[in-house]
Amino acid sequence: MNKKNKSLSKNQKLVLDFIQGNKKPVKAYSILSNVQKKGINAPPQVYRALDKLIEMGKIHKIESQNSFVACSTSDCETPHAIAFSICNNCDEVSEINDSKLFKYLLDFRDSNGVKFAGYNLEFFGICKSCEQIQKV
Amino acid sequence: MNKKNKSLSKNQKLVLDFIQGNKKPVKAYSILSNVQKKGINAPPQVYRALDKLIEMGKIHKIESQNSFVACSTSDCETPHAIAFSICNNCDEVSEINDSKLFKYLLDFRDSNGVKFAGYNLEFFGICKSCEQIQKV
DNA sequence: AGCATAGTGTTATATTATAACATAAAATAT
DNA sequence: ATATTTTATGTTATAATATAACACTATGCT
Ligand SMILES: [Zn+2]
Ligand SMILES: [Zn+2]
Ligand SMILES: [Zn+2]
Ligand SMILES: [Zn+2]
Repeated sequence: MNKKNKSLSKNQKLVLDFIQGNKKPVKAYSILSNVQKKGINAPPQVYRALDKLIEMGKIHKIESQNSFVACSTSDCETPHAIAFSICNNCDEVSEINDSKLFKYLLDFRDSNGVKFAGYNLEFFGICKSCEQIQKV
Repeated sequence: MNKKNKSLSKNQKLVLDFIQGNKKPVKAYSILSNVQKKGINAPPQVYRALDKLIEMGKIHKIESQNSFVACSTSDCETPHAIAFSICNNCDEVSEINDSKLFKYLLDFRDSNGVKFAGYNLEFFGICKSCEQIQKV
């Protein structure tokens, strides 16, 4: 069976549900405190679920924020080749889905000619709605 | 005076010296323990110096590793538009200096037409020397 | 049934980073 | 040259993020 279709364990479901219920990325300990009523008690249970969900491409980690966000393209084909835009004003994060960009980066070779297996790209700027507000 | 040429404070010099003395990225608490004989006592002193050095473009933070590395192009013009290659085998990190890539990314616009002020890009793969070793 | 793999629950602890406050040094302006 | 502002320092305590280690349970496979 395809890794993508593997069914989720109880803790994995709980954690994924919470992450998917949030528009913005969430922190591990925020996840923990929100799933405690549902039977998850301690950090390792959350971090284990996070690790697996990342492997499956269901969620991504925003490295610059130590936070976690649901994959917006259902399950990323390549969980280690991802790009985000991050608003410096409101911390909103959105996943960039641009095949031209993906191809450019996956084809990129460094000065030694090394081609990479994956990448993590985080763009920073002001999101459209924050821009609007500032103009007013 | 240009921000780039601002002279460094005592703690900033100590921290920068240590980072520049290492080929691989170093962790904040490793910096701390190595500069303690030289008069820095506590984490905030290290983190403050790190913050300033990042602002100045003298060092960069490797977000996926919570580690810090000296800028390899002396002082980055744009400390918030940086790219690295990271070896999944030996954790070696090297700064990518590719003007075509930089231009591509700084000119990139998302699906809303938003152009970004900066980015952080981390490529993952196997470095050339690790590749060699595996072949033998 | 027997075995291997993956998931759980738990305690303790390691690692990374910041808050808060008092003081000192430096740069800038009058 | 001195008052003012800005930047840096030193210190203690604590917050926030993440993992080690170990005992146990559930699931899937042969
Ligand atoms: Zn995705
Ligand atoms: Zn915004
Ligand atoms: Zn640089
Ligand atoms: Zn390597």
